[in-house]
Amino acid sequence: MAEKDSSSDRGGSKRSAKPTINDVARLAGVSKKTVSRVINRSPLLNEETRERVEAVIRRLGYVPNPQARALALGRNFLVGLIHDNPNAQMVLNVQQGILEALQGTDFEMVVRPVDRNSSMMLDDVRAFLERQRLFGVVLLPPISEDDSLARLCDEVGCRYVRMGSVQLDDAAHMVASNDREAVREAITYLIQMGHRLIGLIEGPDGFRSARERRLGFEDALSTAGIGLPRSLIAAGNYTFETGVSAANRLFDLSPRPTAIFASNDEMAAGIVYAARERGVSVPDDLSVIGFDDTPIAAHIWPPLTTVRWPIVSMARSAARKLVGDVVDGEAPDDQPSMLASMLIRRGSVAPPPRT
Amino acid sequence: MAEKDSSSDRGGSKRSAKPTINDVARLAGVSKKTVSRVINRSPLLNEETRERVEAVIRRLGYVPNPQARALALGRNFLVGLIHDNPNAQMVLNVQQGILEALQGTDFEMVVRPVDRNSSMMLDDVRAFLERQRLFGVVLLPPISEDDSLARLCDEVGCRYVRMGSVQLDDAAHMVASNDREAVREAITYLIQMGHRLIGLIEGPDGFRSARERRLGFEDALSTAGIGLPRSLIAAGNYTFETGVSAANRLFDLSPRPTAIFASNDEMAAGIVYAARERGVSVPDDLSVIGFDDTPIAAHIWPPLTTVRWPIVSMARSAARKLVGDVVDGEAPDDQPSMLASMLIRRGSVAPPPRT
DNA sequence: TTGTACGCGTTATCAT
DNA sequence: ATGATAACGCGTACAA
Repeated sequence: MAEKDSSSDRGGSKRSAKPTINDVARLAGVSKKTVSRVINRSPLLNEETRERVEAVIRRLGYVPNPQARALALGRNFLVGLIHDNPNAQMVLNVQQGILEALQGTDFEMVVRPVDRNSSMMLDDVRAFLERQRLFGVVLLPPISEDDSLARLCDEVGCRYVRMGSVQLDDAAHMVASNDREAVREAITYLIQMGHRLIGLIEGPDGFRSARERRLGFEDALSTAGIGLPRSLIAAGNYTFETGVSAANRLFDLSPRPTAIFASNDEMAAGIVYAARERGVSVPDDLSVIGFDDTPIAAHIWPPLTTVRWPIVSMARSAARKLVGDVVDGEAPDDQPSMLASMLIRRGSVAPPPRT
Repeated sequence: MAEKDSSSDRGGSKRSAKPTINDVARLAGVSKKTVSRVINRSPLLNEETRERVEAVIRRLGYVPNPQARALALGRNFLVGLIHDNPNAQMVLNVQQGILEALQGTDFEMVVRPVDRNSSMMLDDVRAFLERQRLFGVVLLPPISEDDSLARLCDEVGCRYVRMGSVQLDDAAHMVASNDREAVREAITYLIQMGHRLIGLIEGPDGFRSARERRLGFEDALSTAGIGLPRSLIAAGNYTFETGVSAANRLFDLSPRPTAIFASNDEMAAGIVYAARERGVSVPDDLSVIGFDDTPIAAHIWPPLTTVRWPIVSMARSAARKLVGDVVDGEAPDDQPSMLASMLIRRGSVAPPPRT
């Protein structure tokens, strides 16, 4: 069925048949190459010729065929998003940022989830990149923290920008946030409210973001001269469920912490949920601070005080670093490589209960 | 800067230089076309030759170049997801479903948001489709409900599958859920619990899903012989905020409804939030049912009783309809066109308060 | 500053 | 059942 079919309409019906570069060249009375130069904004080109060609292009409504360009250039006009299924909202926000950056360009976004626990991960990505010949990729945490992935991109000649919670590459290849500093401020706020017994629900082992946020937490405490018993730190893995169970572990402590910081909002929502189950009132008995400012933060009761992670801006910046120099001649580091987080105060924090 | 660069490594370094169809042909002692036939599973082909060629393909690790195929075929190996920013979780679930279906195939997914309020929407999509020459697209509600969009796909020769809450195309081009029936069951459950004064928060005008869900609501009530005063129906647009304000409007009624059904979970979460603000206890004073079963439903307190919308399965099915016949010879309607929703009972429903 | 001729890797036509 | 040859539309040496 693959041999005789497809008679549909290659050459096209009546007015169909998109104009090609040849049509433009012919009507403009120049050669293909000249048209090509116009398309690719070659600097060495007579202004007059350019305008003439551009006029014809407009008149014909000509647009270069991406498939042909891809073949000739050995590179596609696609920006890839490679991620390992971190939380849903984050992936979506990143997509939004990338799409904003690609808006109005000839680039499209292709999404590629991978499995960081698979031993084939690197091979998969390599096959993907070599086959699709993407223009560039945006790497999301946690896999963005893997240096071998970045090297792989280099090897196969694919541009890349990594996103993360700490600068682990040069400005052209990295967009980071200042998680550590942001968390320090959040915890300092808690301390200023009078809290002394503050619990932490950590992110998963091996996540750089988890580490940075814990460091910020510890910084604030030690700056204030507050000790941090190991028992006040509970493990989590960024899911709602681990937030619930970690919170319950913390609730069993005596004395019980008067405030808990969770390394992300999902877990913070888990704390609030667990508190409800146990009859612990937030914020009267317990203050809670999350991280990310995903929609759920404002949609639960009480609305969560949290650190807003500028993920959309980060992604937008990352994508612009990728395509900026071809769409508007920007250098890859004209775009910021560090976006600041900020504390959003809502209803889940209050002074500690009086004893 | 576009003229003299790119000397990087076209032909490639040492072992680089991916094998092409020519290499395979030469080493197998056949012509390009024969190799091409093997790749495309042409039926008319000597079994012996096929095996010989396949052996060489495996030995070389040859994989056809998608860019070249795209140019020759006039069609890309990309499946598009066209949507108009409905809720975030939904888009993500759809992506997951599509990616599951594309897993292991040569297809990739490209995401394309559009603006249904723009007068340019159709033109934008047309330009996109004509330029990228996608293999096919999945259309999400609400724009999937727009027949002119479907016609457009036909015109430009792009396969499509529409997703929605009601069958508005033939089985090969549609994957639907049974929202109306599902809502009827949910409301019937409420009635069986003893509720008589049941409020509805509607989805936005013009959304087919909103209409179907309202019809299911009305069906259940009229079947039970319960009247539905207009005042018990509040408008919403699927956002948390409209859920809050609609709930407040319903709360002002006297007598106050003992239960409210919201056309999606976001608005249902808004009801719960508003109830908390007003000191109305859920489920003791008020029962709430949502629709979708997005993560927030299980993450707020009390956890929401809701209708689980099988969006991931729907998307998977849609994508399989698109690519099935080329990857495993399935007919487009070997995949189900109707997926059933089901009621998930959690903690937001109880018998009405006794007066 | 512009044009000629050819290559990119695959599929389609039409013969054999 | 298989092969020679011409598209597909664009970019690039290299020449002019």
